[in-house]
Amino acid sequence: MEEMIEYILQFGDLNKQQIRLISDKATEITLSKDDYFVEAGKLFNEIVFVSEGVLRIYYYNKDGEEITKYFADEKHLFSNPYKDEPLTEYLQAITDCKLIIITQKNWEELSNTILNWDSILNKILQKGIVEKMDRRSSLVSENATTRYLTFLEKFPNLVNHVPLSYIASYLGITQQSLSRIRKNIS
Amino acid sequence: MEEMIEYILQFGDLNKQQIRLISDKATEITLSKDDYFVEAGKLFNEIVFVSEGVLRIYYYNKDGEEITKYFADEKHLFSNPYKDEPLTEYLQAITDCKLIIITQKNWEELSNTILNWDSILNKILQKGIVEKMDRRSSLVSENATTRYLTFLEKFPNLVNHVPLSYIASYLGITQQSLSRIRKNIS
DNA sequence: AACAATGTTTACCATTTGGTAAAAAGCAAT
DNA sequence: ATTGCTTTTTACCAAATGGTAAACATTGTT
Repeated sequence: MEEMIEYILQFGDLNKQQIRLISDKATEITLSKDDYFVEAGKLFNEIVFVSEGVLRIYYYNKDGEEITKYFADEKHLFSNPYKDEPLTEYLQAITDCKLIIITQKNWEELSNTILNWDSILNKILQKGIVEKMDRRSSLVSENATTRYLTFLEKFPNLVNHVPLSYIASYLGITQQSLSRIRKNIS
Repeated sequence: MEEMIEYILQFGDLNKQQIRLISDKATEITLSKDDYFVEAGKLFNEIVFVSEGVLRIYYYNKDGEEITKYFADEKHLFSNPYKDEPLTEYLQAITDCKLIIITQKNWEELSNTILNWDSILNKILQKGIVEKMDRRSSLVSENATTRYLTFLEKFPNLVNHVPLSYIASYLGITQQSLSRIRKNIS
């Protein structure tokens, strides 16, 4: 929980009382490897802070292949901009995870009580989403080897913990190609 | 101006007085084809509504190539999440454009006067950025022909107005490849 | 009309990536 | 240790894309 508060404080000031309130409104849950946090078709309107572990967000393309859209690793806060539409993606723990959750309802209470809560949260979410976009952008204009090297820089702790196929689909290549690339690099 | 108001009203209610206030705080500017709206290195902290025409947002990669990151076409409202950092991208009109601008200062005044202005704006910007991300995501996992067809669907009116090279770099391929793809399609 | 400048297409071959299949390696359970 | 299951690597060839250069088309200027 402290980690989340610390993370939030980077984006705006909060006094002790406010911090306490946020802690009260947040719940900690654990997920085992391969558990789903939310599945496609369900609503997802919580705020999630990844305290430990890594989630992946993936969907199925028209050929039925799993496409990993991105990874949410530790110290990462995110939510769903389309709170009232069913998800089209799966959020799955790919390692054991500790998540801190603030429900929509509690979120609204915080919003009414803490003056700049909305502003802080918007900064965080906007930043997160822009980072994801930038990362995704760079995936389009580079070749697969460069993309993999960039991935390694961004997620140095992931490569040994997640299946090759997740990374391959994230990079937009087959796992055979990724295996070949790995070989050429070393 | 009416177009912008109409667009904003999709995301929240405003009374006549509020609409009038927004109109007062917004300025209309025109750009000729190939003019720059903002260049890399400058600050960009306005809110922009593309009333007529198309902008492209591009940057230079490590090989000095222009990479078109996305296109902002008509009826599109956007801003810069990193208001206090110099831009790394160029925003260029690729057709004659009419833009409606709200400066940072005026934006803050609106924020103080119109209660749900922040909330409305956040909805719009969040939605815009998520759309861009989704579009970009699909660019990673599909082959170049599919990507081009998707581009045609998303921007049907662009294809005849912008250089091939812009589209090619947006799709992450060379212009020769795009030319070949065009030939194969027809 | 002639010219230059720019944008687009084509051609050639090299390189990268995909698709299929098999082999090898890793892992869990017994 | 053996078995069965999953993941990763390799190999082979096909297909897609890149790189270079030239031809062709378009546009604007004089």
